[in-house]
Amino acid sequence: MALTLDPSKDSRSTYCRKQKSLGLLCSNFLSLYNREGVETIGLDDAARRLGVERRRIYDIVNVLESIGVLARKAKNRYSWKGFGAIPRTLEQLKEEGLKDNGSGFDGSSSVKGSDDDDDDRDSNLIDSSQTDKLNPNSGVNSAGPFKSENRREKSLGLLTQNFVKLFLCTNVDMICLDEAAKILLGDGRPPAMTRTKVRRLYDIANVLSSMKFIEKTHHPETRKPAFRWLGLRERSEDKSVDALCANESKKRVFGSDLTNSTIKRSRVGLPMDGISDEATRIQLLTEVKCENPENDFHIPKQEPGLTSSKKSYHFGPFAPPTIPPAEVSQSDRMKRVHDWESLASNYHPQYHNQALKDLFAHYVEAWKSWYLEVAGKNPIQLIS
DNA sequence: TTTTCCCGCCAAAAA
DNA sequence: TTTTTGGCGGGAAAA
Repeated sequence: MALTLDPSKDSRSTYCRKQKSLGLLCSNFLSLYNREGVETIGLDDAARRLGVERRRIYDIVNVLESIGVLARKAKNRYSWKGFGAIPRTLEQLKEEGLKDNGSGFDGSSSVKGSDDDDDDRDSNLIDSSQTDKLNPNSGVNSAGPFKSENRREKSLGLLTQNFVKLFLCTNVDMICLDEAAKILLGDGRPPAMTRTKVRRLYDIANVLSSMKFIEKTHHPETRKPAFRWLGLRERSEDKSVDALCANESKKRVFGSDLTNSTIKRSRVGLPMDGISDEATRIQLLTEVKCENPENDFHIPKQEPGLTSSKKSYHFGPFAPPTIPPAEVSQSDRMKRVHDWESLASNYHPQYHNQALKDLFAHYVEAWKSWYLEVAGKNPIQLIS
């Protein structure tokens, strides 16, 4: 069946970088697990469902953890803390950032976050006590002048926290990654090092953007691309997702929703990759176990002391709270074709058969974009 | 061209 | 040892 959906160029499955982006993956991850009841998340499972390699999961999981959304439980296992944990984490980061500000931002605070009271038995917590710099010399002593800092100090998670602190603890609310990298690193660092750091910051920025914590813009004067802090959003009404997420790439290829399609960078898709996709999608929402009754969009209970009055926070465009209650039967095949973004604006909480309604809405959207592509590139008027 | 940033090698940390 | 984590930077897509 032909039906290739390529924008230009010849046929074959087109490799589209955007479909493999960390940001999209993050959105998918969130929409997959941000539903009532999710309690633990298995990395293998997540990777399989999202159709990506495990390495990618580590990337987003690490930044999510640094924000407080997740917490490592054990090997291969994370527990879902929910968005309600974010405000607290941010407060914590802010405090910490202000405290040891000193001269230079350099990160070396080691928030570790987690913490929190509660639970858990075990009590082990990886943690690496503070600097273990004073180790017992030991054999080879190797010669590294200053051996790079510990591995942990270069972790994505820590970088994320420091990056966020940059916004929380200073008055700048817009910086370009290049600049951020320089601040977060020491002073004169070899350009190569900065480049690497910038790469990492891009990764982080992508996931934070997908959650709408930051937004990409351009510096007023300079044309330089930069990121602006948006922080927690407040919604006066609970109209759920709305205009706020109307921008972004409006187009999403039909059928490539929850699973980041599996197509190698510049190679033509293998003949057998059809399976993986399909198989994965079907089981997309299956595991999700429930038990923890409280983790939703609203901040559970807040400590008096936080600024601003919160009614109901709104986090990003992912996971429209529209997902029909847990059943998983034949309607799950419909879920996979949700167009999360356009769905938001079409949502009217009136019908029982929401899924059906959404499905229709999605098809209409999909048809429009297909038509657009086949019939030539003309701006289409959304006749709605 | 420059900016973005995905991919996956391979080493450190765990089991 | 094997397996899990996750720095890291090449180099290609996107702007």
